[in-house]
Amino acid sequence: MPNTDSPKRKDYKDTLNLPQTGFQMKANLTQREPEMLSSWEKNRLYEKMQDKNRGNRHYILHDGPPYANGHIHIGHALNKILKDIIVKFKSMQGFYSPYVPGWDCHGLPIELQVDKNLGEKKDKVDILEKRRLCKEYAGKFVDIQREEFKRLGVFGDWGEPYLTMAYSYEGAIVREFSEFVKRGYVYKGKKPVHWCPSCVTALAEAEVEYSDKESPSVFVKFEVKGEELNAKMPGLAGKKVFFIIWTTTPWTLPANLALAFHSDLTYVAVEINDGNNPPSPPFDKGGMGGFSGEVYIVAEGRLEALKDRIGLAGKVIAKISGKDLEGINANHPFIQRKSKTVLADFVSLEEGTGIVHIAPGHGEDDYKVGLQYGLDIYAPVDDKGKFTKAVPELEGQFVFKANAQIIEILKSKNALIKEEKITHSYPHCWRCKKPVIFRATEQWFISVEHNGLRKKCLEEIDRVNWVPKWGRDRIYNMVSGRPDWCVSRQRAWGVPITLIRCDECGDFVKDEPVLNTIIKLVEENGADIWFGKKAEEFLPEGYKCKKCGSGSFSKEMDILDVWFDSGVSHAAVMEINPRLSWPADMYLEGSDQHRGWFQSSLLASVGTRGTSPYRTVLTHGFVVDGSGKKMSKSLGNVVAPQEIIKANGAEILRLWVSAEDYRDDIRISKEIIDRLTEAYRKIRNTARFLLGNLNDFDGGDYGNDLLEIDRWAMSRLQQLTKRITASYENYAFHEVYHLLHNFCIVDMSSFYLDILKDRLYTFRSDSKERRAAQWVLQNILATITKLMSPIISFTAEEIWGFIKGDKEESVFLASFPKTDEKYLDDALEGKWSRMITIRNEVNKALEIRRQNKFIGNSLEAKVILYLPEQEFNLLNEYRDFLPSLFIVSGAEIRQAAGKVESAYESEEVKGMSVVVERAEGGKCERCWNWSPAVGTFSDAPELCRRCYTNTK
RNA sequence: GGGCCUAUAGCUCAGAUGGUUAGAGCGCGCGCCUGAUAAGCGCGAGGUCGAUGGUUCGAUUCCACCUAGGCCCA
Repeated sequence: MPNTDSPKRKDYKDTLNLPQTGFQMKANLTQREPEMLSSWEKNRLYEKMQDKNRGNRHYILHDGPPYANGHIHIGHALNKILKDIIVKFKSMQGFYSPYVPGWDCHGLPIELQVDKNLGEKKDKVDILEKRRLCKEYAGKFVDIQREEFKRLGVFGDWGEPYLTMAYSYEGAIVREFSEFVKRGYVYKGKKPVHWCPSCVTALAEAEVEYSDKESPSVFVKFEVKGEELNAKMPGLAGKKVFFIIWTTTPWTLPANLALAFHSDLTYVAVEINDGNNPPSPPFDKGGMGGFSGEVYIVAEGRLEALKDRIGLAGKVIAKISGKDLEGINANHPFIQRKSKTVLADFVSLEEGTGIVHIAPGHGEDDYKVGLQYGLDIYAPVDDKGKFTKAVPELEGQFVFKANAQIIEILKSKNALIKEEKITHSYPHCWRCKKPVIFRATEQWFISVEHNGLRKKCLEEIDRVNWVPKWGRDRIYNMVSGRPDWCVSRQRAWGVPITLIRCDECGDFVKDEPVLNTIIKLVEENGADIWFGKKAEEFLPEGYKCKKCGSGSFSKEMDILDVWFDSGVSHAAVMEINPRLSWPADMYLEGSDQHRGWFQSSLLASVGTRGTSPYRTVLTHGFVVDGSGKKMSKSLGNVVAPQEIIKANGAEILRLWVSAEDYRDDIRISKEIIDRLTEAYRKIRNTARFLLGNLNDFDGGDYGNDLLEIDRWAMSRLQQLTKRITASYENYAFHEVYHLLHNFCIVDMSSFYLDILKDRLYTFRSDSKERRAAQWVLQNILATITKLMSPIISFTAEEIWGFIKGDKEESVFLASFPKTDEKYLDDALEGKWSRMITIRNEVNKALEIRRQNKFIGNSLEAKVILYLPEQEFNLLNEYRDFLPSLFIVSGAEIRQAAGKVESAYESEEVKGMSVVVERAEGGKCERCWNWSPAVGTFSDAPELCRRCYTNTK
């Protein structure tokens, strides 16, 4: 045996063609990524990608604007990376696919933050100054987020994004709103909002905080004529019948216009008959069943609870289904007015009587029911929370104080069954900490019924491609049931509702020339101009109201809902920006946007253009923690993208985005990131091995010199290309990830490349066989680099830089690979798949002998395969190749004929068995194969015949 | 409470118009190699397919209900 320590050994190593590359095994992403980013920027790569495809078919992915407040979180990263993957893929396919990112800049959260920063001064600064501060604040976060997005490797027009606070954009908002006005969609109506009577202002949900409050809790009788009910509930004629309701806001009773029932509940009429204890008026405060002889209607399911609560006791004399109670008139307990009976889904058996008092001007549910039944949105309460003259007996009283008097009135009318106090969670104003009320105020609306808008939207929804499919059902149901769009906000930071009102008759100026003048002024000067000029300055000299002839006007001072801002981006950006076109091929946002941007954009576009602004809408789920729980500060399970970038690099984040099936919620955890980091290394190392073995490739075309295994590899590569392309096209990026990863591991690393090492290392460097292998490797490398580039862009570009020969300056300027049908060979793959099965069985046999210490390296072995006819015939074609296939020094095949002594019997291949022996001869010091020829060459006794020839 | 959705090995994903021992890769365990070396190769162990009912000769796959979770409403 040759001495392994002899200097000869080293000499022979030098005669091998071992891999060599400057492409580092260690990715060092956190350092390399920023370098790559600046090199891309310096070389104007994004611009070159646009230039390359200009004039080609467009593929426009229109960016939904994130809110310009705070740093980006993991959900932003997910969203932007998904978009980037699509844009890069489409660009490499030759589509002209510019990506213009945007930001949503107006709105309450920014204004609140600015108020907070102003502290005491917030009520003193004038509106223009506050708007300036808001603009500055939003601008700051646009810059911060822009850098954070760029850091993810997302390509786009970062230097020219769209901002909803830009003059041109603000002008577009006004133009689009005016368009709605011109087309008659816009009306002024009433809607209840949170209102602070102390601060005299409307509050947004974000400005309301909940804390405990003590309120009266009253059970109230609404009389209904027995005759009204007799047809449905026989036996009630001639009796005194009442619906019983429960409320904790007696002050809303003057605004009661209806009583709501649930259509699926059963209601009972209870005749109070404990004549022994007739609770005599005046009212018994301790709680009582009621007045003997009277009949009370409540939900059957509340009967037991009400027995305890108000001592309701008596005989059930009739039953009725809630749905049959619709459309009856009850009497208001103390106002000369009818209260209609209606049906509503929110009625429940959790509290009260199963009958709900409805005041459409004082509650959200009440309001919706009111709209549905055409009730007045009635709220006889002023800005300061005092009753107006519409309720003469309470005029001027503050609502919470009026509770007591209302209770007295109820008592005096015999309309009260029970009164007590309860403590419950109630909304309070975050500024003054006092309880707020719900009060209908004048608001601007866009009608969804006008011009058949809702119907058209529903039709458009069916023309859009929703990915995943269920997105269609989700938005369809929402649009079907949504109320008119309330577009006004009583705030400072936003685009004003640029309408001018006649002081005399209250009519609004809708003259097109006037509207157009305003649009132009805003386009040129921004929305601030509305606040800096008087109403008259927007009107022609001597303008008179078209309706009443008055010459005195005021500006509307509400601002527009920010959803209107972003909803018109199709007009403000896609239509106007010369880089883009309309409609968009894709909108891509989280699933919450079915209610948000997808819907506001649809309404905004269908209302004025008649069609949807998008062809395909793709939604992704939300990022949750490793156990599927949502992230929250209180749970402490928030994962910040910045931290992953710092620890692992943006590339790992990108790989994570691709690996997860975003149609569901997507999880992130340390383990998930660890697994992906491993996967990343595998892909990287595969590329590194390919690069190392291509180090001396001459770039020639050796396509005609391929061995069969090389053709197999080429076929697998086409298969991979085909499948990955299909997966990208179906937006199934997790399939791309799995296909790529599996290809690297299964087809390449553990099979093809492992087998190829012998040829690459030991053959003459310029031999046809070795060059053929290199030619295949070159193909594989270039192809997989392009295939991976939309996802792991940094690494793909880094690999690209090491690839030799004629090539584009960036992988992103290369074309996405196309399947080369010439190399697709299903028959060949089928054959090789059977050979791989046999190889796996040989591996099992070798492993047994390895565990016994009979062999170590498989080259120490010779295998003898006993095979059934089919397998024998198959392998017989490859006799000389078998040692390479199994990576052993010798392989024989024989026809199976019964049991073979001391052989491994395959379960997988029936009738196959394998005998493992020591290889014959000695170990060649150069190629490590064992051969009887070793020792036969006097001038090189350490070598086998092949190495002897190859080194001559 | 309502609308939409999800639930397959520790992790990420496949899968079956309902039909033999439910797959892959990673991770894990055991080993080999030391010429992809903070790499590479081999073998192995891991799953009552969320729970319960129903339809069926047969369900993880279809239906119902439940549980857990997510988004949007209330």
